[in-house]
Amino acid sequence: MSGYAPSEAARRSGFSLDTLRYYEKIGLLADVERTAGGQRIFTDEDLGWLVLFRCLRDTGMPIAQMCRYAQLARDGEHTADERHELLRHHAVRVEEQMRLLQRQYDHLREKIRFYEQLPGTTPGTQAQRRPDRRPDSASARPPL
Amino acid sequence: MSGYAPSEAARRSGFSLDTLRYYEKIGLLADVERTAGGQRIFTDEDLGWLVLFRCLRDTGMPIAQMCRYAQLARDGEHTADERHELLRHHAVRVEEQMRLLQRQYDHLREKIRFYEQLPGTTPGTQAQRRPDRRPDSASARPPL
DNA sequence: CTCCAATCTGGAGTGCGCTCCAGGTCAAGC
DNA sequence: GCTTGACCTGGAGCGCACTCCAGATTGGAG
Repeated sequence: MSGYAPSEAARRSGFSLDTLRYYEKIGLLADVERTAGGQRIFTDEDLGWLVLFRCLRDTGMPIAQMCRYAQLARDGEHTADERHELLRHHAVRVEEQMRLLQRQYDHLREKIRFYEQLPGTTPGTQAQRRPDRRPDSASARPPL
Repeated sequence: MSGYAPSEAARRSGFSLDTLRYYEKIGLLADVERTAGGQRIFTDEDLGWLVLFRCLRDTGMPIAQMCRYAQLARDGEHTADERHELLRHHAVRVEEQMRLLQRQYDHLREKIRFYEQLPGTTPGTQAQRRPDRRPDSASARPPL
């Protein structure tokens, strides 16, 4: 139901066992339950946090900032505004990141197009191979 | 015209002086010209490479792979196929990266919406503040 | 009860991509 | 010629986010 062994939590969250322990050690994940013998038991709530952490990590939030968010959440409902602000600020960064990625992706495709339009060697034997400038005309002077 | 001092190359490429030196040291940038006294002179061609490196770095290509690409380009025109393949493969990674980023961005917006729909404290004095579960209902159980 | 895979701890180590430093050299302006 | 700011080198150091390790413990299956 709502108690997962470390290996199960790792499987479900996609984080490694070591990373789960690490997240607890630095206080990102707090108050993880234990058996009498000291072994961790992850709840659905913990899993919920891990899903959030995955979202934030995948979008490039530094761990220190996630810690801050988690601490605020633990501090109670009166920090909702600050948490909201933190997420909104992060979203702006992510939007910039997406725009940059798209721009550079377009750039990359442009370069790939250059290779495609080239008289490739792939289709059978090749004609005359003209001696090229040293570093590669494709890279030194990209088309456009 | 086509000879830039290190500081100028740094300014134009957006890389730091140290990074330019580092890129040369590891062989990413090769055959950079020098004055009689040993100071670097970057050409337009070098700048072209730097623009490419920026594109590849921004899209997450590891430096080792960029080195490989640069070496292939230096090896001559007969490596065009391999370079093409390398870029195409990288583009696939980038597409995955973009999809993931979009997915997690949507997730993030979802979470922000949660805060927006909340009876915020911002608009003037707040009504009853019901005691919340410890970790924050917004994070522990995200809406959706 | 026995076994063994899973888990525990504290702390050291890793990989990446720079970044900084000391101690010297170069070169353009006055 | 002198000053001064930009530049040089080799090498050490850094920040991040893990990842690995040794040696001990736990706990479910048979």
